[in-house]
Amino acid sequence: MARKPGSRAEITGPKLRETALRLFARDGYAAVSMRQIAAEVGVQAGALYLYTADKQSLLFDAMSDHMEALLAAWRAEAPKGDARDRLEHFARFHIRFHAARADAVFIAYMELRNLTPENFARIGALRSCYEAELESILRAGQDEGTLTVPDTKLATMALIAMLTGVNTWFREGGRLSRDRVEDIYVDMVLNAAGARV
Amino acid sequence: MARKPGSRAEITGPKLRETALRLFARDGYAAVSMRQIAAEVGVQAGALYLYTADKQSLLFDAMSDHMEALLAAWRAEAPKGDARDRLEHFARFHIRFHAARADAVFIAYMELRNLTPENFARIGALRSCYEAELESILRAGQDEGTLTVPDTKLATMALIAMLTGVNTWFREGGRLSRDRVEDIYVDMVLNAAGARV
DNA sequence: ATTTTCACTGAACGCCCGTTCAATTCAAGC
DNA sequence: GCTTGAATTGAACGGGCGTTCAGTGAAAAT
Repeated sequence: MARKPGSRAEITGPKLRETALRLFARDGYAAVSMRQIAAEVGVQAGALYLYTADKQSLLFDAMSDHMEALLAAWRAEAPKGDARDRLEHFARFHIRFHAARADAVFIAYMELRNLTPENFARIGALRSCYEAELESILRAGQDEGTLTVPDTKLATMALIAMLTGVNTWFREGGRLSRDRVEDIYVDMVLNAAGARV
Repeated sequence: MARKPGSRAEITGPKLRETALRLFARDGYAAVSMRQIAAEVGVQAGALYLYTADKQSLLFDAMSDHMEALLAAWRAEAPKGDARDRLEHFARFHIRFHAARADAVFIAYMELRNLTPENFARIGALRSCYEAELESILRAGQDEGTLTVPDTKLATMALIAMLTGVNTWFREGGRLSRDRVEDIYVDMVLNAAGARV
């Protein structure tokens, strides 16, 4: 993958981040060396440091960008209506968004351990924001009487775990289309949250 | 943690496996060196190879033992009755068993990547056996009419993800007792599986 | 045509890795 | 007290790690 002599490699920050994301997702942060990333980009290892402070930043930026994008995308959809509808909307959004970014999702869940304590706290804060979005729907549903959950905090964790779990087995082109998977999960989510039929 | 001069360290296979399990869970397989494990056991690195073939075996044995114990424990409980009761039993068993072995569970979910392909397939087979236990309950419930799930395969994945998610946040001595958490999750699981009220 | 700029190389730094094995140490059997 | 044999050490092997930086060479500016 060495670049042709006589031409610049023209590596860029974005390309480096994409490559690192892909390799981290495939082999794990600890198992991927800066030399491997560099080879994949078509450059020597030392050149990477023109585009990133260090290896840790590659991981943190990937996770941070993903979580920020997740929050921004959800807020942009800004669902209206009663809590039952908003919950359905959330479930469909979550499955759709996560299915489209399997690599980033995988990293965001598996590589938390490899963040420095400070970076870990930052990612944790972003995740809490996202969870708070779901919890506010459940609380609203409780108040309205459209949803009945035994404990909004636990229901939040339970539903997110259930929805995120889709990423461990869903593959485009499998037995069920993504739309069909959405429908099935919406059904289970609404039932779990005690939506009135 | 060096052993006292003049006395044998008396390390044993079980003690080594326990230490490796603890360190792998805390820091990750890739981040733990054989020298660290040896130091924790109170021995030089070379001595570990009297008790394990290699580092990979420490990981595989930990995961394999955990999955075998999980299957054996579930089969020993051998619940009778209708599918609704068996599903409740399964949910309580899953939460209880997993809460008691947080380290092993964490490894079994996070370190699959670090298994050789052959070992990965073996662990995958054990996991499939466990999932099949839940799926057979859901199918029975569907046949009996005591449960209503849109798709037994997806419901299996969804419920296991939901139940296993408990391990990411549950800590003994927190806001809710384990029994209370069990009750709440049973409620959500039964609702998600369309149990008749 | 010359100078300047700067992306990039390639070698080096110090360190840690999993694993092996000859040498040593020590408890037990005689 | 001596021999035996197993448990353990400690050094070594070959290799890879993240990161730094003086030097290089091609493009851009003059």
